[in-house]
Amino acid sequence: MNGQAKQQQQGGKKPKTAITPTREENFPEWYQQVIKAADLSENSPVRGCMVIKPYGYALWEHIQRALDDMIKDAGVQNAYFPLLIPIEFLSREAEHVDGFAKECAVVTHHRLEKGADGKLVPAESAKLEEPYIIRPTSETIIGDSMSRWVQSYRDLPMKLNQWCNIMRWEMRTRMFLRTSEFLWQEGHNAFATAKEAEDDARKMLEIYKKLYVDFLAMPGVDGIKTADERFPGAVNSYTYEVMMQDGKALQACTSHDLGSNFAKSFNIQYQGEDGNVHLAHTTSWGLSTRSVGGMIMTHSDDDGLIAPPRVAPYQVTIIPVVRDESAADVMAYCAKIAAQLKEKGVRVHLDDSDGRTGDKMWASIKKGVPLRVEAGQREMEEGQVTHTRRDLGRDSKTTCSVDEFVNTVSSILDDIHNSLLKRATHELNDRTYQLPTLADAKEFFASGQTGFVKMDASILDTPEYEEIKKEHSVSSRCIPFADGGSKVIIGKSY
RNA sequence: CGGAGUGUAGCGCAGCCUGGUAGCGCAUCUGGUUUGGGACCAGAGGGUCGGGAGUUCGAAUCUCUCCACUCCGACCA
Repeated sequence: MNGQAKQQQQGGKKPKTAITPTREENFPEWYQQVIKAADLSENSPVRGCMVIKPYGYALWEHIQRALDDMIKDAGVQNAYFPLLIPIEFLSREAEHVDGFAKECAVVTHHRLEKGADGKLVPAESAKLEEPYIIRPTSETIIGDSMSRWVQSYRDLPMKLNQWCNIMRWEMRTRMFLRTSEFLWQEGHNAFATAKEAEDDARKMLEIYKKLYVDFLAMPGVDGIKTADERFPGAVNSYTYEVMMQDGKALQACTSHDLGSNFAKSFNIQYQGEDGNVHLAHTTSWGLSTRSVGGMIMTHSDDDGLIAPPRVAPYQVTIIPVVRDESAADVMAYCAKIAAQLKEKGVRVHLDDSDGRTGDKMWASIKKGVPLRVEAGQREMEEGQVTHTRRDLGRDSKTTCSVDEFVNTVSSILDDIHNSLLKRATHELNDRTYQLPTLADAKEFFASGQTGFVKMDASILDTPEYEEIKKEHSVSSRCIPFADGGSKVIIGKSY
């Protein structure tokens, strides 16, 4: 805890901002505090694993719903595969095993017994002949199924997706951004030709980009991963890189063209129209609960979370401002407004808890509810509401009639979405630096600046670049599509 | 796995140096006064002081050891 926060605790005085420390003072600590203040998640007794609390899970559910719709529109079907994968499966693809073996949790026994000290220990007699790994990703086990499901060219394309949890034993974890266990969807598509697979990998990235822009209001850079950042076993990895408010990059999702690598390892073959047997070509693509962390670090401020309206658990919170003599009437007035908003398809939360008005306001601020509505006796007498935008703060406080509010609320929510996107886009552009030489890049990173450094892609093979990478712990984020493959973005990342 | 730090009430901390059986703020509960941007007064409940071992008449405090977490590195699709 920093000095200011300590002072706050001891003095009992409320600081100017709801979150201490501020972003400026200590960004990683600010991030943790935003999550806590918004009641999104907390650490668990299990190393590196978090508990996602109801409000945080609701955010994820809205992301899921939006993405699931888009995935299904792309002709993909949902299915489910086992959590445990035979070790042997992982080893079939050489690069894949190198990439994941060092972070696998392994299941070795199927029974516990009481040891000498009375503690439960795995029973030696129940040791598995062939251990299982807890899936770090499911290319292998889905590939195994596909090898049986794909026989003829008529079986292709085969497009499967699963929503599940996976586990990667990470050295260092951060809530949402990198946890040992996380939730995601992983899509696995199989095609007859290499061209179709490549097109598909790009198409799925487009869908992710659409989710980020249209629902999470998060701008980013889409492009190809350089060879050193590629998924183990992929021919090409595509990514959407977003920028956090501290200038660091976050790989927001990935989509991989696996070529025929996994088809070869798992025997995914089909008999073509030509009568010959051919290898299939597969893709895989995933988006995880990391998106929630990215959303927090993109939009939130020193008063806490700012939830983009289209994924916000509540889009509007109504806070009744009650006095004893009018409490019942005001509450009924608020309930009626809530019902009208609900009818318009707005996710509305009427805070009828018996807390204090000020506390309720701050709670809605810290939880990032896009629109806060206050209604008390004053409004009730005039048939009005007072509403305030979370992204603009108290300066945006407006009083209007209930009818007007109910009829314009969805466009206000759209405005909030657009202005969040605009603000983040400015930030992204302002902190993207075109630097001509590696000497410039070296100076940039040495000075402690952060952001996206865009350079000619030809620097990638130089020893000077390797040196900068090592010295300043930066990496290539992607080769942006926008520049036709001629540029590369490098920077620090989460 | 290296460096630094922290484990004491739900949360945040003090107490440890100089051993004597646990305290403060917030939160919670009760009563009252309040109420349009984080209320106030009075009272109450809540703890195997991270685990284990040792020293001692006596350990939150000293010693050893293990564990966990956080931050910075390394690592990371």
